[in-house]
Amino acid sequence: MPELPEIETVRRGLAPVMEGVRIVQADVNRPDLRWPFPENMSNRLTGAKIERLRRRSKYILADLDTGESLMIHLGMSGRMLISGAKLGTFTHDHPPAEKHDHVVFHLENGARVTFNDPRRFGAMDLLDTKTADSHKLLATIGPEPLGNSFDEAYLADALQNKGSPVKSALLDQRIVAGLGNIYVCETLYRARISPLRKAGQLSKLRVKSLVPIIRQVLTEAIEAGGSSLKDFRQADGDLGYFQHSFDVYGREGEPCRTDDCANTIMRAVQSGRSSFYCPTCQR
DNA sequence: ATGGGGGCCTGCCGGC
DNA sequence: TGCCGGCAGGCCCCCA
Repeated sequence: MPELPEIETVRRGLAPVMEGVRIVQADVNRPDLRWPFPENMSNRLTGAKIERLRRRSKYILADLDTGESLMIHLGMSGRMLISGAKLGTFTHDHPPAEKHDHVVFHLENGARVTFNDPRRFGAMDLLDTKTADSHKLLATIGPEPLGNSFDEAYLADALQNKGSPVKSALLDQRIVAGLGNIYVCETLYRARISPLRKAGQLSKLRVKSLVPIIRQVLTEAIEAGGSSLKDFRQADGDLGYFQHSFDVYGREGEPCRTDDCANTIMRAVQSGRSSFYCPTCQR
């Protein structure tokens, strides 16, 4: 489900409730998600103060005052929902427990944060804060697309000589962090590049044009609170609304939004995933 | 060495 | 109404 804008939206929603706050109890309702939870996870979280919530790619990292960081991945269907906290002028009451509430954090400020994940593609792990970046799941991830080290020279170099379609290259987390199927489709439409085009065949100029477009799409999506299709909710339960701004994703057979283009949006399957694009505008 | 496909899970939707 | 196939925003791992 969630790509970088959705994870950033969740992080921003959780931060005011969790940062500087102690966990008084952690309910761990099953032994695993995608992988087994770390040893004694509940005990290692209980009593820990969350000093900072940060994001790396699609992972949320909660730095604790114990020297450990809790790493959270939402997989395809994961949610982190706040209850019992005053959010603005509104207090969310604690809802009854739901199916797939796998981990519940009880905070000293009376708030509760519930991790719910029907498909269980999510993950949690505890890692040494000092060496968190070298965790197996984080070590090979490429630069943050909204950070300084992601620039035109970097991307041109990374895509040079790539024989795979540009769609696959942009989905490859080693090249750039945090993009998923939706935002790659939207980026390629705005860049007027066909998802089927081999990455290494693109002119330097066209590759470079991708950098500001990627930044723009992600920034707009974050400002919109992410995209809500089936599963995604912000941490306060609200929907994101960037899905209303999709030009191509999920619009197979609908008219292309480019002025004077008479074509309709097509769907192609690339390495098992749907690519949506306009065959006229995207070359 | 890289690229593609399978698999992990559950839920939902459309068609028969 | 019910069953079945197909599909879903991610990503590791295996194989060629």
